[in-house]
Amino acid sequence: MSSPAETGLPGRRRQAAQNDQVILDAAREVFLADPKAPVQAVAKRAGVGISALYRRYPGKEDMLRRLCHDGLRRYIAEAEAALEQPDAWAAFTGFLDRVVEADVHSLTVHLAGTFTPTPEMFEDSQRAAALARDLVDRARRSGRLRADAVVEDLGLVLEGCAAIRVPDAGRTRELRRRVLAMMVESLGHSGAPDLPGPPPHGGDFAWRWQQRP
Amino acid sequence: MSSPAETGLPGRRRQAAQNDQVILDAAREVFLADPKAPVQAVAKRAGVGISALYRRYPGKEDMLRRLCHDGLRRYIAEAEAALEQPDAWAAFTGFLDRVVEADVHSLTVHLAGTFTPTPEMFEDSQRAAALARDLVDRARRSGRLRADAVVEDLGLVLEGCAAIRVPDAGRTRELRRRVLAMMVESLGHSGAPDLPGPPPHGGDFAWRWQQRP
DNA sequence: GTGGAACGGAACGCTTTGTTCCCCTTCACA
DNA sequence: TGTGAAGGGGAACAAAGCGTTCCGTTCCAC
Repeated sequence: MSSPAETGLPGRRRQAAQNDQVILDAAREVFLADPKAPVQAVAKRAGVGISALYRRYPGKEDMLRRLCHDGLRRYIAEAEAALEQPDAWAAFTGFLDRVVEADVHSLTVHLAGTFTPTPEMFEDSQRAAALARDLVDRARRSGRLRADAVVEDLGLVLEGCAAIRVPDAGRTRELRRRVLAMMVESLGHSGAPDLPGPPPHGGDFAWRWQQRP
Repeated sequence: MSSPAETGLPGRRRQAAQNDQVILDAAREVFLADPKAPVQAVAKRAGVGISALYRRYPGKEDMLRRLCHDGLRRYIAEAEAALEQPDAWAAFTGFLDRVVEADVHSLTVHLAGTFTPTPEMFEDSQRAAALARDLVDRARRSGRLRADAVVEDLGLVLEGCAAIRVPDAGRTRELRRRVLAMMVESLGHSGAPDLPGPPPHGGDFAWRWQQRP
């Protein structure tokens, strides 16, 4: 994480490298709380001037893109790590735990649409979807996941968890864990009557990755 | 619903009375989709000019107040109706169904904070909380609600459902029903292990009703 | 001592938005 | 049929918010 900041760069350079991380963290916090937040807010949160931001990113949109792509990569990494685990159900729930914990969903989804995505991001989003499918398929084959659950239910669960937000970050995490536990319990309730309505399908969420007018 | 618009008012007055409702509906739809939407958007959605809005409300804030208060009253009405029902569990789940269906939570909660609430609204919000407590207490005493659920879990459930939103309104309803079914299933799973973390308490959500800086 | 990288923050111009205002249409009533 | 007022459309206005630029300053490597 902090590898570039730790290199033995001398004085001024070193400070700048540290600022890279400080600014990135501040941007994540600010845009997580409000995707439409002004650039000023990021600078204030990071404790730097606006110049420090514009020295690193050509514009606001690039900052958002970077943040969103980072989140997407994190999602992919967590999914890949989960697929290593032999226990399919533990992999499934553990993946959800970590994604919710890291608040990745807000980053990738609520920020998407506020900028034009790069082709690479589009590819990554498809890769993420494929990995999620694997996770769900494995969990279903293990018999622990209820039969009428579909991949896109992941989107519903993550969306529901991301919606929980109170001023205190720690409390937010706790409450989200509680909500996630409810949903996972239901998802693992294999003997239960079918969930209502037509299950979600990919098209229900595709609009997020399209540019808004 | 349309009682004021149906009175035998003559020509012009009758049209105006109908517009009252059209504008209110448009405002609800628009501000539900985006609480920060401009007044213009409401006028366009209603198919009227801006004058038609400002003839009825002194300003934007009054419009939002009206909408929010309407939602709060709807919440109270649904809770009171549910308490009439003898079956405590059916009352509880039916209440959730109807509140989610009507998207009352977005109205009362996401709009709160964008204006200074009236004393009457504050009283109503307390009354709403008391009714919700009754509903939950009754459901718990009936033995159908899991023991470790608290009143404030209602807030989590409603928040999670309100977060589900896709462009098509009908589809949104279906997906919300699905998410609600998951959460209710877990809430009714009285034999399950305890939900994680300290349960939510009133203070976690009180900030919504305070003015933002 | 000096050149330049890093930076802070005021200033600028553009967009958005709430509100006002002028003028037109419609209709009850004389 | 003439008329006055209510209802309404939408351009115009002023204020606020925002992304971006730019200029002066600080600090370090050499």
